[in-house]
This record gives sequence, C-alpha cells and structure tokens, in this order.
Amino acid sequence: MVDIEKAVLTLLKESADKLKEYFAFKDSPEITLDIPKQSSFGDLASNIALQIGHRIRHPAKEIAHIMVDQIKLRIKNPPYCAIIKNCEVGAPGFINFFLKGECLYHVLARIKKEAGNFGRNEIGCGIKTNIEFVSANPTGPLTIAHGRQAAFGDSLANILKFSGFKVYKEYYLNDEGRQINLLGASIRARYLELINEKTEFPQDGYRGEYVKDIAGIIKKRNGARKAHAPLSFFSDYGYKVILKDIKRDLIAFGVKFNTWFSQRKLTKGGNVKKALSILDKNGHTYMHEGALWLKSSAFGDEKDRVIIKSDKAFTYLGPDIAYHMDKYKRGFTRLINTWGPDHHGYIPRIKAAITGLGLDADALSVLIIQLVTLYRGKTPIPMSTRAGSFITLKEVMDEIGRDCARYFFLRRKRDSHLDFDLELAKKQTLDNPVYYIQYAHARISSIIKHAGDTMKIGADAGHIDLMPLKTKEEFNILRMLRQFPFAVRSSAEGYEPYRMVSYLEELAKSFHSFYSKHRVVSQEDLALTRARLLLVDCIRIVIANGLRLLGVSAPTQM
RNA sequence: GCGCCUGUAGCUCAGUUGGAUAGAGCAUCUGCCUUCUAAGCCGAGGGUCGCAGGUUCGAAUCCUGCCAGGCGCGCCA
Repeated sequence: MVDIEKAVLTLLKESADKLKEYFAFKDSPEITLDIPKQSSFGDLASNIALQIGHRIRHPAKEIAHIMVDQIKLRIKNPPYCAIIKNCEVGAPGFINFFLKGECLYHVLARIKKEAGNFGRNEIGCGIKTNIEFVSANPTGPLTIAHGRQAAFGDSLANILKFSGFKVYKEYYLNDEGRQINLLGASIRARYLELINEKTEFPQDGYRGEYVKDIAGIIKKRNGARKAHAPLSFFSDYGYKVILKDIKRDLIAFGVKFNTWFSQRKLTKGGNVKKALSILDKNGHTYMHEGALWLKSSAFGDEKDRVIIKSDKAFTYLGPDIAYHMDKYKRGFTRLINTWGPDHHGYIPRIKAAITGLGLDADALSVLIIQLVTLYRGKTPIPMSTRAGSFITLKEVMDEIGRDCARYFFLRRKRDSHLDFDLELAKKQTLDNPVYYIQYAHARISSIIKHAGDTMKIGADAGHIDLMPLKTKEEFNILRMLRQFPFAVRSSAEGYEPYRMVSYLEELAKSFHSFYSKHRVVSQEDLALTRARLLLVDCIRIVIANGLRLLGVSAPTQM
C-alpha cells in the first residue's frame, strides 16, 4: 500500500524546490498537510504556497499556480497516477489534492489492521516527560476544580503516550508546612470540643465538616487520651485520612499516578539545602533583613522573592525549587505542570529559579487550567473552601457518573472558564454529547451483533470489495476516519484534549447521519453488507480509541 | 495602579497559531419510528466577531488605545 501522505508531501517538496529557480529564497518552510473542512476543497490540502508567499512577499496564488502546474505533470505518471486524481489551486493560494476513490478506502484496512493502535504517532520521539497535576494539598477533599485538572492531566497523559512520549504522571504531595499544621490545629480544636476541653478554633482554620469527622474518629479510638498530644499527631492523622480519600476518589475517577512525591521526604533528604547552595554558588541569592532572597528579577520576574523567611522557615518556594531540580535530576527532559489560575504569577519565579540552577527552563510548560463554576440550572452554586462549603469531586461523580464528569471537564479549552451545569450533565440528549458519542458506539456494536457470525469481518478485511461504498454519507465517514490521526497529533501538540472531544462529536455525527439513511445489514446485497459492516466496525474502533484517550468508557449497549 | 485570562448567534462554546462563504450544540419553528437502539435523523431562521484605530494581497486571529467580566499582585500554598 502506498503511503498517500508521504507521496503528496514528496510532490510538494519537489515543486517547492523548483520554485527556487524563479525566486530567491533559501530554505522552504516545513510542509504540512491538512484535511480540509469541506470536501469541495479536496481530500488533502497544503498552505505551503501561502507560507512561501508570505516569506518572499509575493502573491501566494501565483506561487501556488506555478507549483500546481508542475505537480500536474508529475501526477500523470506512476506512482502518483494511482492515487491522485487531480490537484487544484484554492482561492487564496491553497493547494488542494483530490484523491482517487479507491485511495480513500485504504484507511479501512489500516484501521482494521492497527486496531487499538490506529492513530498512534511518534512526534514524542520517546522524550521522557513528567506531567504533574492535581497536587492538591491534603488538607481537604478534592473539589471540582481538582476534577478538571485530574481529567485534563490524565487525558493529556494518554494522548502524549499515544504520540510517542514516555510519560510519567506525578502528584506532588504537600505533606508538611503551614497548611498541614493548620489542618492539625483545626482537628485538635474540634477534638477538644468533642471531649469538652476549653479551646479556641484557629483563625484561618479549616471549617469543613470533614475536620469534625476526623476529630470524631480520633475521639472514638482514643477517648480523651489525646488531649495533650502534640500538634504533629493531629496533623499526621488528619492528612493521612484525607490522603486516603483523595487516592480513593482519584481511582474512582480513573486516574492513576506513577508517583506520589512527598515534600517531607524531599526536605528530609537535604535536597532543599542542596538546591539553595547551587543558587548561592551561582550568585542568585542574597540576604536582606534576615531573610534569604532569590534574585528572580534578574530573570524577568517583576521582583525578587523570599525563599527563607526571617524566622528561618522556608516559604513554599524553597521546597518547590528543590522539587523541580529533582525532576531534572531524574532525567525528565520535558516537564508539564497544571496549575490553577491563582498561581499564574508564580511561573516567572519558578522559571527564574530553574535557570538560576543552570537548568533549561524552557523544558517546563506550566499549563493554567481555569476555574469551574458549578451550576444547577441557572443557579450558580457558591464555593468556599475555607468556609467548608463546596461540592466535592466525589459528589459530582456520584451524581452524574464518571464518564459524564470527565467528559464535561474536557470539553472546554483549558484557558476558558468552565460553566458546569449539573442539570445539563444529567440529561440524556445532545445537550450532553458524551451520550451521543457512546450511543454511536453502542449502536454499531448492536449492528455487528445483529449481523451475526456469518457476516463477521475477520482477518480478511483487506480483501473485502469496498466499491459498493459510494454514497455521500459513506465518503464523509471515510474522510472523518482519515482525520483521526491528525486529531491525535493536534491534541498532543497543543496540549489540548478538547480537540479530541470535538473530533469524536463530529465522527459520531457522521455515523448517526449515515445510519438513519442507509441500512447496514441486508440479506439481498451481501457485498454491500460486508463493505458497510467493515465501515461501521472501523468507526467503532476509532470511537473506542478516542474515548480511551479521554478516559471515557465505550459501552456496547445502552 | 500593574500582570494574566476572557469577550464570537437568545444561551454554552469552536474557529488547528494570519487564509477558503465565521461554525457546532442548545433554545425557537418544521418534518421523520411495521425493517440493524428515536439517548437518533432531515430542514429553517438567527452575526457590526466588545469598541476605535493600525499592520497587508487578506484580520475573529497580530499591534496600539479604550470598555466590560474573572483571577492574581504576602517573609500564605
């Protein structure tokens, strides 16, 4: 089988090189192919003439015509004549290729052969990649904001793996410091209340019900014996209980981490001191008013930042610098962090520290995931973590299910605010496209079951005559199927799983549209039946692959 | 005051990095189930891309200035 894409790229490259005889320019831009939105623009298109035109300041259309004239000569002869029907110039200067009908069928045999691997690509080149996400402080249950990060990070990890990156998922566990102490103090106060000791609730303490629950457990186990236990007893007890719940919820959400990275272990191993001594040696820190400062303004931050406070305690920056250094030390050459929008101002200082350590800050991409506003119909649900009034991820999962929750979190671009309407998410209509996609998968499974064993498509998929596929709807499906690898690549390159979501919605649409117009299984026309069975089976495979990347299940019946 | 994000159809949002006639879903109006799942399908209407300039063959996209909303500007995480 000829690799269509490669052939077309070769043609374009040759004619771009020829251009150099007419115009003065050195190297041509990288040539990329796309599948145009409208079929009237062909089966493959390139904007190379537009790019060259821009570069040499010459009308793109003229360049495109020169290129197309040459390409037209070449496609009359083998091997191109077998695959390309025609080549045209599009309005502003696109070069559009129209493939021969038989070529469009090729994708089916490929899907059948590659099955779960169809759509895989190697743009990652095996780069060792660390993706750190959620990393919520173990001082309270996961909220929906964490849910969005969890769905996003997990799905992005899937997509990157599928694109040839070597991906490790990591959760940074903030298991020491002020917040943990505050949690301990809050639990202790509740505990003392329970055993009727006099106490005062800490001013910035955690007021959620779960704090009382933990205090209750301590009382049940120990009675009043812990009245004078050190703060660390309550902190440790509390964060362990909470961490257990966090892990349980994430598993229920379908998210598994390779590493739970403990801050406590990091500082115990002396890593913070090590990192700071490197910064010091490189001349990027200084003492001022009893505190140790990072000269981050030297690397573009708006001002310098404190690492060690005048009371000798670290700010969060200390351990975080050491943590990132550790990531580099472990051999990761690409780092991805997902943070909430409240942390965006923090990016320059951590990058400054990394540069100061002599490491490559460009290897780190910090992705800001915008917040989620939860609605019930038109009414927004107010959220306040400190006051303890919030909807947890678990509650959302219990109410609308894991598939639905993940899907809704993934639908939006990461830098768009997400309005999450629980009422909408419960509807089983196109208001809620996760069912639309799953429904296509279930319908196809049902058709295949209905067709029975006699018409089953097996290993002979490559020999099925596909010429009977000739309706508009069938060609539209073929076009959509060919697009899947492009959708994977674009999701990976942009770190944007939502592109996969949009793709799947469109693919499902092309199927539902076909389904309502044409019958797949008919006793009268066996040849057509076999061809169409192969077609829908391929849709099923691609939907399953896509949903798997999103971490959403593909049911065989609904 | 400074920084970041957002502003596209009545609503929720796309628009693949400057390209083809600005697209989906919902909502509204209108049709389709004796045949493989109606959680479905076929139509119709709906736009000053926040506003004003600029850059060029070409701008929702880039630049400048405004306007509106959200978030952040700690020796808190």
